[in-house]
Amino acid sequence: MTFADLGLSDELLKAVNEAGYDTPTPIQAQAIPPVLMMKDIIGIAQTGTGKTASFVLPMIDILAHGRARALMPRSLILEPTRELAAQVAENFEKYGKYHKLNMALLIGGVQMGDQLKALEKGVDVLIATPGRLMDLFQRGKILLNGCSMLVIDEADRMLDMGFIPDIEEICTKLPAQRQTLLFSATMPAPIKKLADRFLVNPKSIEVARPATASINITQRLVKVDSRKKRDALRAMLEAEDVLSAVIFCNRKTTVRDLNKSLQRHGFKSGEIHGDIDQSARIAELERFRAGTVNILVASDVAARGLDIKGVSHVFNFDAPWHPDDYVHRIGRTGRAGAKGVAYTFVTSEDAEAIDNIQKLIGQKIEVINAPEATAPEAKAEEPRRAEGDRSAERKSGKRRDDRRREEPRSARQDGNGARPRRAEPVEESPDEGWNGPVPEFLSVGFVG
DNA sequence: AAAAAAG
Repeated sequence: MTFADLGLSDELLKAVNEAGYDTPTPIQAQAIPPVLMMKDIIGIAQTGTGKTASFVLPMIDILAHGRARALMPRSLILEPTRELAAQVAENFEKYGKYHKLNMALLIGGVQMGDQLKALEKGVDVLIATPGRLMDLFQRGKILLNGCSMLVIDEADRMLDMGFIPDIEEICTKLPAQRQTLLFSATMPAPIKKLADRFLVNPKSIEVARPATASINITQRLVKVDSRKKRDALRAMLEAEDVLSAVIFCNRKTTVRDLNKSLQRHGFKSGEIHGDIDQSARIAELERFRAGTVNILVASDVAARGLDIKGVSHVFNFDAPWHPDDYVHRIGRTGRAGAKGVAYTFVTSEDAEAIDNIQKLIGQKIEVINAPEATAPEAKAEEPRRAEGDRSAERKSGKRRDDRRREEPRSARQDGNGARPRRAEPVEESPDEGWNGPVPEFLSVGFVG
């Protein structure tokens, strides 16, 4: 099966090939032909399955003929977050380079000027987050009655964020004669209801969750004392070959503090969360993409959909409360066939969250000890140095080697001598199923 | 428990 078998135009195939793709993913293979036949679609798929291209590609061909009129977009794509919307826009640019389609990205946090100009010129594709779209609509800057194609992406995420009433209102502004595509990772009742109300004879397409399917991601739970998370993180960042890492925290304040701390210790890190203004968020992502910083400390704003190549590690500095978020977070690594590692720090308080995660992914995750927690003897022989010393050393680029030389090799008989501070497996690997007894370290807490 | 999205 190749893209050429799906009924796409030659111009589009050329753009797809130049982007380096020849084989469609399952969701693309299943969705593209019916979308080209103008059918409504319910796609049950996560990000990372190639979902975006499964609607972007056929949309480009469908929109190839016809012309946009001022204030009357011909198609609309709704995304839950600004970053996802921007990413879909990038996809349109990449795959639409041999088509002359006009596009507008309507997201909050940026000036309206350019968005208004684009709308007045007339756009074929409108990519929007609900807030800014409603705002502009109420100001009379958009007419939606020429919009014959609608994509509701990440519908379950929209639900979580309270966007469903907005989506319903937007749907009623669109012409009844239209094609509607709805994508969602899960199908909770309110999303089913939405689909029943606004889609006509939809074809359902379901593909496996990437986290259960992805054997590219090595997952580990890292047992750590809640007061020593930062030490453990730094030790692991140094012991591993961290090309680039995304570090997730549950709170914006934690993101800020951790980023500051990492920078103080000489790491090249940046941060992204909802309190960072939009232009800075974009700049931060760009710095990360470009490799100016190789560590991105993030809230769940970055958990879903962000497609950044070469992320070798994901660290859950805090175990996510919602198991779905776990799946999304770790999906930032191991993308496009690459290998990735996902470490999740667990403290005695995280027992329930971990239990839920293991239930969701249907597997147990191997538990390892945080490097600091397992090496009290090494710590005694290698007293901590002053903060000033450490950052000075790091700046001169010598610290890592010094570290290794100083580390007493005799204390490590695990065959892991080259990487003395790498986290090591817990001796007893608990065999109970995920619905069996809670592993001891999670239920009793541990000293440290 | 938090974060996100309109300003």
